[in-house]
Amino acid sequence: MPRSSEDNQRIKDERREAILAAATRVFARRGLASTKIADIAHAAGLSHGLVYHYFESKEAIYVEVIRDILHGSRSALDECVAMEASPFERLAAFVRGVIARVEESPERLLLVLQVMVQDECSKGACAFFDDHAKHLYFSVRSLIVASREQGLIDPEGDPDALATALFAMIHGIAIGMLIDVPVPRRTPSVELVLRLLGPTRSAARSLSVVGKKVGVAPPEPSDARNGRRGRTSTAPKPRRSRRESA
Amino acid sequence: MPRSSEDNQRIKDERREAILAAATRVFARRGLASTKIADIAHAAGLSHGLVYHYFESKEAIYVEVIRDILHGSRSALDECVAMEASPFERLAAFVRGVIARVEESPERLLLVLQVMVQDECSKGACAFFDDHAKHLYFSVRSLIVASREQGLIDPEGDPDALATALFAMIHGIAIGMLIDVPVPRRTPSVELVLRLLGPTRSAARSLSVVGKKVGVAPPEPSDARNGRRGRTSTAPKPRRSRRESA
DNA sequence: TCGTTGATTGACTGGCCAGTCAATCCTAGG
DNA sequence: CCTAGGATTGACTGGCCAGTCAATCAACGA
Repeated sequence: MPRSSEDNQRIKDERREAILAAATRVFARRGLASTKIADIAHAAGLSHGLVYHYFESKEAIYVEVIRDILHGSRSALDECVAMEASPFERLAAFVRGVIARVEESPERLLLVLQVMVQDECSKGACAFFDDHAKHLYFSVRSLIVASREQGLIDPEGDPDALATALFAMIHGIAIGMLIDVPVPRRTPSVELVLRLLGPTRSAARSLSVVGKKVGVAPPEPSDARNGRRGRTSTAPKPRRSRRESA
Repeated sequence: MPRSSEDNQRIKDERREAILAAATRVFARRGLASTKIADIAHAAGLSHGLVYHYFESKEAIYVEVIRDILHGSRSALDECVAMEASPFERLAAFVRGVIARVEESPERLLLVLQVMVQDECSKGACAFFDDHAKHLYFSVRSLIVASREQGLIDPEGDPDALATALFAMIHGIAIGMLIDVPVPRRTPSVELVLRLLGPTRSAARSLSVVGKKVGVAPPEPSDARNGRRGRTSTAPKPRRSRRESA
């Protein structure tokens, strides 16, 4: 066979990545329907015909993009949940991580929101979508419950209302980042977001102490107060992490 | 001329309204591009050809829908701003009103968000869009500043960060309402949303006292603590309120 | 140098959909 | 009952775009 054959593969992978990255940007802004294959091809720097050398169809790209995003965010969440720290601190780490990732590329979350809002989940995507959403929701919810049990946050708040509010806030932040209107924007800080939960003074203070970055969880496992946390869902195959998708 | 001629006009108006209402629902879910005229026609209960009897084009419907939504929300905001109450209470009234309207029809806000996210503001819509966004933003911001000056909220918070956070929260709530995933959802209460601003205990308490509904401002003017409050913005023309759009 | 084989291009096709329009259906007024 | 004129329909057209494919390019091994 011609071509160096093994870095041939590498080139092919890079092309795929480039197409997926370009597609993420374009899909997030324009949605599936009004994104033309030619737009993606142009953004990725190749001719539209070539796109079909790498992907089955426009929908296939869409699904793969979404799947990568979901996989990435699930990993990040799981990392936070497994941290050695109080539930409130773990929540904080989660929020901090999400905001960091959203700042890096708000398109990813926006794309997910778009899919969630459409009535007909784009075919295949649907299958793992609900599953992912439940995992995310219940992980956060149980951190909230645990925080409350340990007196780290306002004992009055309903966990579902708090979780809903927290996600709403995060989603809103992502949208705000992509909105282009001539008003001063300042991305809300983690502390501000966590005000929603009504943290006690000491819990709030603890934030400045614990790991500043997602994923810098202290070394050891098994945390005494680590309540219910069994992943309810099918395992995500440990696919290579597309781009910086985590 | 045949037809009773004057309720002929009424029928025509009703049809228009019906089309606009149907279009709002469909556009919000699917976006401009993947909404077919036939979808709107079907949702409004008429044939697709007839839609063109009432509107120039699909884009014309889109623009009119958006304009009505913006007009409605501006009126509602201006009502709150003009209330006789402390700035914090007026903010609360605004938030309460928005949540009420979003609960009634989340599609409206979602549609606005969609437009804001798209790079190319849909032609004509663009003209009044930025203007509206600025009006909304700066009205809320000045209520925040006034609240701070009067010691009703945390004096530390940056007004831009707080305003950004408040809008993010509201946007997120609207999205949450349209998302259909199998997790328990509880719409966050006004009090929860306002936690973001860090209200003083007394300010928070004042919420249960003042007008529960947007626009039911207490009768009389001039309130001792009613500091600076000049409306910064252009007057809203009192156009007929398309549907329940306010 | 040539042959092989995958990468790449862009003209082309088929289907879908916005928008048109001739034909038909009402309803009121005469 | 008849007529006028707007309301309504749906077959039709033109354009756009997803997806195909024959032709060309390029690089490696022999």
